[in-house]
Amino acid sequence: MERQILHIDVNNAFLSWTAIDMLKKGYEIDIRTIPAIIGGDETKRSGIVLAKSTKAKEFDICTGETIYQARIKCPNVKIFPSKYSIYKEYSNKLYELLLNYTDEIERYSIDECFLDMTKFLLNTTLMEKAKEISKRVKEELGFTVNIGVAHNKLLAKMASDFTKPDRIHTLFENEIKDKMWPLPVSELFMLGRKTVPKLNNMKIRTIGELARTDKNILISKFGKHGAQMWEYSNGIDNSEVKYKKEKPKGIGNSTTLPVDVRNIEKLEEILLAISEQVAYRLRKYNMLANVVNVQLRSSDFKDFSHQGKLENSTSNTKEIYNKAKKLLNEMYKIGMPIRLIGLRVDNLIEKNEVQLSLFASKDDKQEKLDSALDKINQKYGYGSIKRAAKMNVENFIKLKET
DNA sequence: TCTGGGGTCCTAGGACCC
DNA sequence: TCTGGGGTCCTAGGACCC
Repeated sequence: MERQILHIDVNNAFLSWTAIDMLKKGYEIDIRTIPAIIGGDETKRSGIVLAKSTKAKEFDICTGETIYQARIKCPNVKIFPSKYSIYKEYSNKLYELLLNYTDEIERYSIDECFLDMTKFLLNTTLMEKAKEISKRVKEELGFTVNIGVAHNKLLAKMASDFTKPDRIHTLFENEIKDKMWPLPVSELFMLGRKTVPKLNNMKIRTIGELARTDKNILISKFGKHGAQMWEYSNGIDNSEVKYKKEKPKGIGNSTTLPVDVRNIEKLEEILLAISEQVAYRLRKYNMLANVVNVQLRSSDFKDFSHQGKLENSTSNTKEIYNKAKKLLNEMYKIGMPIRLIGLRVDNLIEKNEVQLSLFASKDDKQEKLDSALDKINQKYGYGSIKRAAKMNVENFIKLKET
């Protein structure tokens, strides 16, 4: 049976949601109507464009580039900080509205959903449902979406990306040739900045040219990825809409430091703060981790990572930190200027999968300490401990400079 | 490049075992 | 030792997504 899939993509999500929030709070200008961006903090060396208004796009400002670049392209561009809690709130409102149409919704990201409408169409068409959703989101929530209408996820996602904003596009099998094949290969989902030049070198420039390339040649050059890109270029995708909430496979946090750090004691201090944050998140999921991974980025933007297995799965801050500290010391070469440090845990299992006997012998001091720290986090807000440690580092740096 | 932070999945090579 | 072949597990690094 043919599946009926919608892909919903919020137009300029972070910027639109910020605009609505500001209007609500009495701000007079709708920042969607002026050249505006949502950006990181340049003083913290995270000054990149996270979202742009349509007007900012007219100046050729792109997501991901530096705010510095954006300002060169448009000197009067207005810059607003990013506020995740607001995005989460609007994302949830959208999800609640969409639940009126199907309960098979995959939240692909904070601003994108896939809907499997196969069982929920009754006497109407997929297109009519798309129109109704678009209208209701605009009227009830105050922002616009693009909707892709198709028979699989890949084609729905490609369709929602066509022209923006506030548009509905179909991409059925018989439309692939006209609507998708003329596009440059860079537009195909999962073809990024490394693969596109390789394809161009093979004289493959459009999605159509990719679709007509021998699949086996692509497999010999790109392995599994080659098979996937061939299938995608031909509109083939059998993946399911994953509407059941999935447990995370790994949890990590990382931070770009306000200045390069060359002092391992300082790195350890930050790592402890990050360990606390990651372990806290792990405990909130009621999960345990078996693998710890430390990531470093040097000032010249080279990434390094070391990982190691723990003897027993844990969510204990100190156990995770001790392992992380070992990995850091293995990896860090004296004098290396570090720009970013991160920690992630992998091989997660649910806590109740572990036999109780494993806990019985355990010293519960650490668990008590963790739960005390969790309370601090709950009271003063998520990440408060990490912020304290980072402030410590900033003060340290100031002291050094004077 | 004045270049974030959170993820998932894949691959190549080494260790180890039979 | 002039050392096979297949399988599994592990690690480091990379590609891609939003």
